[in-house]
Amino acid sequence: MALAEAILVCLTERPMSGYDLAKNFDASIGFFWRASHQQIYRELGRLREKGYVLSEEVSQNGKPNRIIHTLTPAGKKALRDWSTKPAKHPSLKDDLLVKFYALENVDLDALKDQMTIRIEQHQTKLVKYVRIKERYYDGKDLDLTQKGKLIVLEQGILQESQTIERLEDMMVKLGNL
Amino acid sequence: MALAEAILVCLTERPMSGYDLAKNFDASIGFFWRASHQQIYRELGRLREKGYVLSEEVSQNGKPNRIIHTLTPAGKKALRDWSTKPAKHPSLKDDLLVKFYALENVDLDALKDQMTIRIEQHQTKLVKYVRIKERYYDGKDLDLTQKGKLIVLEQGILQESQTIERLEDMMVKLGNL
DNA sequence: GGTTAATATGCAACTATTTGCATAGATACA
DNA sequence: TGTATCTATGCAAATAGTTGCATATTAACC
Repeated sequence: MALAEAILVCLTERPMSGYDLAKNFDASIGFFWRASHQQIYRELGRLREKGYVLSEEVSQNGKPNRIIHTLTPAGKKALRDWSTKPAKHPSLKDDLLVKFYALENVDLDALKDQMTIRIEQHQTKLVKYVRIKERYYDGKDLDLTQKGKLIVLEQGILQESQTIERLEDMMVKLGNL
Repeated sequence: MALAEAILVCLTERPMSGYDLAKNFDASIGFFWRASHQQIYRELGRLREKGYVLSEEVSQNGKPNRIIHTLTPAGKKALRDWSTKPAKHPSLKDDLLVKFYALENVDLDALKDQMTIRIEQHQTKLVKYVRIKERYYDGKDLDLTQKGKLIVLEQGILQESQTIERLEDMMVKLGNL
């Protein structure tokens, strides 16, 4: 499982609370690894038990206490070990494409609506990625870690625009049936 | 869940055994919905209980008996109902991209090897898709269902070649760090 | 003669993910 | 004054997916 590792990767940047991690999983790293806060809190418990993170409670006035998780040397080692193991190919599961496989048994108008929504979702993502690139990476001096993130960000931008093009092409074909 | 629906979609083509379905999930529909035979047999049991498929045992000499599953009218209706419901955006989970997010804590040579393997996997897929297109779709008269499959197949071919290009670009960037 | 692959089905255990619920103070808005 | 949102954590149940095992016959290959 790589949820554990995705969390460790986040913590290489800085110590964080579960809440911070959940927000990260909605933003940066969440672009290719999504996880709910419930999953993250549970996984943090496991990582603590293994000694990969150190968890310390910090009191705040007014707000509930935060528990800040710090990557330990053992955690860093686990991360490097994991990085050498073969990556699984991502499991594709797409409802929308399955629906194309039985066009005669499907509601075509509903399918078109779903395609429109899907295109909009990718456009939203694309805009988000471009903004992040402009704000945090363009014209800056970058260290190794930042360069890695930029590589992924740029591939994400390309991927999203290409996906939008393909989906629009499918829409046209669906309209011409 | 759409495993159930993916099975129903397969059965719109023709009645099949669990074994046939498992093979289909390794080939055509499996390009965007993967499932193991264990999962399929379990799901078939549920579909039978719901009355969405009719299961009949057929004896064969020599080989073990097959159980042929046929889509019922209720199953067909369930499929159409499902088709009108919003499609979820596919959940992205990619180890390989996560590894780029902590380049300083990762084994770079191992990462390059994994990139190479990933590129080869996509090339294999691309070749498979192109062959299927040539063999079963090029220059043929197609009905509505076949046209739907062709649309997905063509988008798959484009997707794979674009993915290969993006991965190769990432490899170059990784080499120039 | 022995090994491997293909055909054909399925249970059981484990791991992962999703969904619903629960708590509780602070702040902002209408 | 009520509603909504943000901060911050987590349990429990249900659903989904993976991995390991189990059985049994045929056919091809070395």
